[in-house]
Amino acid sequence: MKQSLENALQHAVDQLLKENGVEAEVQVQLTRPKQKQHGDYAANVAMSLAGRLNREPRTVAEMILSSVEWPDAVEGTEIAGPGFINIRLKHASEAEVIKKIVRQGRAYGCVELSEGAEKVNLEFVSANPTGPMHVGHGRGAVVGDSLGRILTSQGYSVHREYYINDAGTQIGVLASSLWKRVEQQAGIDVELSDGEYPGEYLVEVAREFLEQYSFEDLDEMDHDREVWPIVIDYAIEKMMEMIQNDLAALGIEFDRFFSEKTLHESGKITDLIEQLKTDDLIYLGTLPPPKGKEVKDYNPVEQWLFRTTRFGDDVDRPLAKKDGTPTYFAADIAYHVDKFERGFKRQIDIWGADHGGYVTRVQSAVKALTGLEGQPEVLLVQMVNLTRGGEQVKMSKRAGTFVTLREVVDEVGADAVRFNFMTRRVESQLDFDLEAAKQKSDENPVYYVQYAHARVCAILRKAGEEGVVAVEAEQVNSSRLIADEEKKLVALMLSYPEMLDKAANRHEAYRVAVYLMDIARSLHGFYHKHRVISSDEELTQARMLLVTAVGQVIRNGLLMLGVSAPERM
RNA sequence: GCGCCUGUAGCUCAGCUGGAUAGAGCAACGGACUUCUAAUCCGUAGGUCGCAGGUUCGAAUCCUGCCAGGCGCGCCA
Repeated sequence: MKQSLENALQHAVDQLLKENGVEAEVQVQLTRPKQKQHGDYAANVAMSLAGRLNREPRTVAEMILSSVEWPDAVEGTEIAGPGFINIRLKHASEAEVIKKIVRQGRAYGCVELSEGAEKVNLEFVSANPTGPMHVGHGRGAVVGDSLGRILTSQGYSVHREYYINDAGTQIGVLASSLWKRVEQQAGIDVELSDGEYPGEYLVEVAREFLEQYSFEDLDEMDHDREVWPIVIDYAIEKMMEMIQNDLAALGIEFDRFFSEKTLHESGKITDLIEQLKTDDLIYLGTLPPPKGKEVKDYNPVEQWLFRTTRFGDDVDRPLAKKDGTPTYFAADIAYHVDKFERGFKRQIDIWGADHGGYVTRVQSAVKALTGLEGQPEVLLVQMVNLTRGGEQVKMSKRAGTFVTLREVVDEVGADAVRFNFMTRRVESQLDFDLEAAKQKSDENPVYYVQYAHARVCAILRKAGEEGVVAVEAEQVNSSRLIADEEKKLVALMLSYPEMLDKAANRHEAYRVAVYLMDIARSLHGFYHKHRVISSDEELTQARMLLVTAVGQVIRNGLLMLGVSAPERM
């Protein structure tokens, strides 16, 4: 509908421009006015054209309107305010959408996956396999998963990936932490050193480890060459198992877990560095001391530096550490190039805000190596502030007062966690209150929306009990739906596909949550003002179809967020 | 010092590729359950859109400067 109106207007505008010898292309864009007295759609072209045509905006509007050939659904138009063109539609034609929604069901709002669908690589979570995930990871996980669902619904071919940082120093720390826990259980008196992982979870893992391996056997083996690899592999496997379980508790799955270690082992990183040398993209140099903080032990060291400054970065970045092993950055470049080689020209990475300083560097490197501009597209998810009844939940890894994501999910439920994490833009920090998330009240948007869905189901159940049989959707006279609350619902349902499209293109998954709160509110308002089941059979049928459609849209939206849609509450 | 994010009602936030009278929820106050679910609804009240300039027919929205908070700034990931 919106499209056909835009086309009609565009045609008239093009003509007007041609007649007046204006070369420029002006794009017509319709918006839905906030005020209903401003019609169903509004266009501001006349005002933006006024300057070029050197005439009053309202005059321009008249000129445009005189030559538009509107589709049948248009009831009338008017020029209002400073020069808006307001379009009013015949209501019947709008309300017809409820038939389409019921007919399409789950597919309403979705774009079909076509053969040539654009491949998108969506990387998210990628939490280090050194311990349980915290709530911050959870937010990234939920945002990523929902964005994946939304992109898929809009016709993208989405590949979900988790990058396992299973190489590097922190893995060594993990392994030594685990080994000490093993030794402790074998009766040896050792203490964890500073910086090692003190969490209880490793005690449990150590216990399981000793069920599988005999400490005496291991003690006789060469520690560095034989035991160490066993401990490392075991630790990583167990950590990933735990992480995957925690993700599963939120209903999140991946297509692939990509191991950083394989990049090292396959020689991809050394190949990459050789390649960069021949391309003269790296050089031996020294970095200036870091800014902004006192560094006492700064020693300038000559190392391989990537010329990221050529591609927009502030300083060149090291690819190898002092001991010659590749930096995390080097591996990450290889990873992103690997994605590119696997055919992903479009990559989305979801990172915590604390990695913000890393974005330009990776994009610069990717640009240098693949020519892709602005890839990967990075979403920085801001921190989560965990509170309980308004009180800050103090967390310290060292003191062991660390609240894990799993604990939160177990306490408040996956639906509440997911929905609440989706109610804010990723740029804004999120306060998450454990008490509020458990409350079954207005404070908790998830129940508000789910209740609207359950309410629709209750109405339809009741109709069944009273022997009201829904007729074929096509037989329903939707033009009976003329109350303000009904028009509002119709308008919202009509905008659902537009909203999803926007959410996908701008990577703004929270829009779905905001939309759902909006349509739930309208449903509740409608419910209190009007009765669906009445003695007016024709109206009863129309309203039953209306609420059926609302229920469908709510279900579809909740599905995008991975939140359940209960039929009873 | 530099970079990124944020600043809108008492609180938490929408609105930000410029549009008409800046919207919700919570909290406050007043109402609505013999009715299809009150986990709900209706009403009242609440605003220098951080501050100051600029751009223009029009700025919460774009630009510049400043203020405040968060995150980050060596071969950690």
